[in-house]
Amino acid sequence: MPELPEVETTCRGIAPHIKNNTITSIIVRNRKLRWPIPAGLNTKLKNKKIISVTRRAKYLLIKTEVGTLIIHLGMSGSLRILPTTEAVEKHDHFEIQFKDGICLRLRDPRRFGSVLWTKDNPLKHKLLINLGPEPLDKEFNAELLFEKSRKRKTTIKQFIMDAKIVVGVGNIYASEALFLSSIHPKRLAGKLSKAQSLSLTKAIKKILKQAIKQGGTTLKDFTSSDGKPGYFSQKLKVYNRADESCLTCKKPIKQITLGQRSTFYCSSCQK
DNA sequence: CAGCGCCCCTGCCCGC
DNA sequence: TGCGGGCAGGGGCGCT
Repeated sequence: MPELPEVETTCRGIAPHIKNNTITSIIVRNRKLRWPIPAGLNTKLKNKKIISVTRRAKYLLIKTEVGTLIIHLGMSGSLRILPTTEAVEKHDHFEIQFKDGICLRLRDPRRFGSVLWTKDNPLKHKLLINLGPEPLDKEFNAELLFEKSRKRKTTIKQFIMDAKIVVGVGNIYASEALFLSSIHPKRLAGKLSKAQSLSLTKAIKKILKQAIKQGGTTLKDFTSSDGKPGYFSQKLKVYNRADESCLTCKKPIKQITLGQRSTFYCSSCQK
C-alpha cells in the first residue's frame, strides 16, 4: 500500500496529535508482524512524552524521551488517530494510547509492516543505515543517478526502486516517473544517457511532490490518519491502466513483470 | 558487490 | 453461490 507520499501523508497527519502528548499505555494485540514487536514497550513508555514524529524513507520515526519507535507500514498498514474508545477490528495489532483520550492505532491485514524500538539514533539502525538519499533532497540529482547507474546491468525501473540508490520510489511511482520522462522501464540502467538521468530525476521529484500534495494514492485500502483516501489515483497515467489508451498517443498501455512486480508503460512514448 | 528469486500474510477479484 | 488461482502499493535475506 503505502509508498513515500502515503507515509509522508501519515506522518503529517499524526504529528500534530501526538507530538508533546503523553503516553498512558502501549497495547500489543498481535506481535507477529514482519518482525515480532519487542516486549516491554509498555513498561518503557508509560508516562513518557513524544518528542517528534519524522520520516526516513518509508519508516516513521516516533521519538520519545527514552528512545524511538520505528514503524514501517509494509504493503497494507495504516495508522490512524482515534478516540481510545473506538471499537477494535480484526487487524488492529498495535496502538499507543495517550493521556488526552486519543490513540494511534496500527491496522495491517497482511502483517508485512513492523514496529521496532531503539534507544539510539534510529538513523544508525541496521535497517536504515545503508539507505540512499531522500528523493526530494538536493543530494538526489542527475549527476548521482548517472554516476551510480554506470555499468549496472539491471533495468532502470528496478534501479530506481533500489533503496541504496534512492529511497521511496515504490512500484506505482516508478512506472509513473518513467512514463513522465519517456524512458522504457526495461532500458538497462547502465545505458541511461545524461539527458535521461536529468529528466528521470526531475520526473521522480515531480511525481512524488504531486502525490504528497494530493494526500497520496488510494488504490484499495490506503487511508490517511483521519481515515480519508488519497486522491492521486485519479492522476495516474499508466499504473493499473493495462490495455487502456495512452493519454498522450492513444496506443494501448502495456503491462509486463520486472523483478516480480507489475510494470506499466507506453511502448510508443517510452524508449 | 550485483543480481536474482523467495517469502512473509490476508483479502479481493475473476473465471469456472 | 462456492471455490481455486492469481494478484496486490514492500523489502530483507540468502544464494550464485
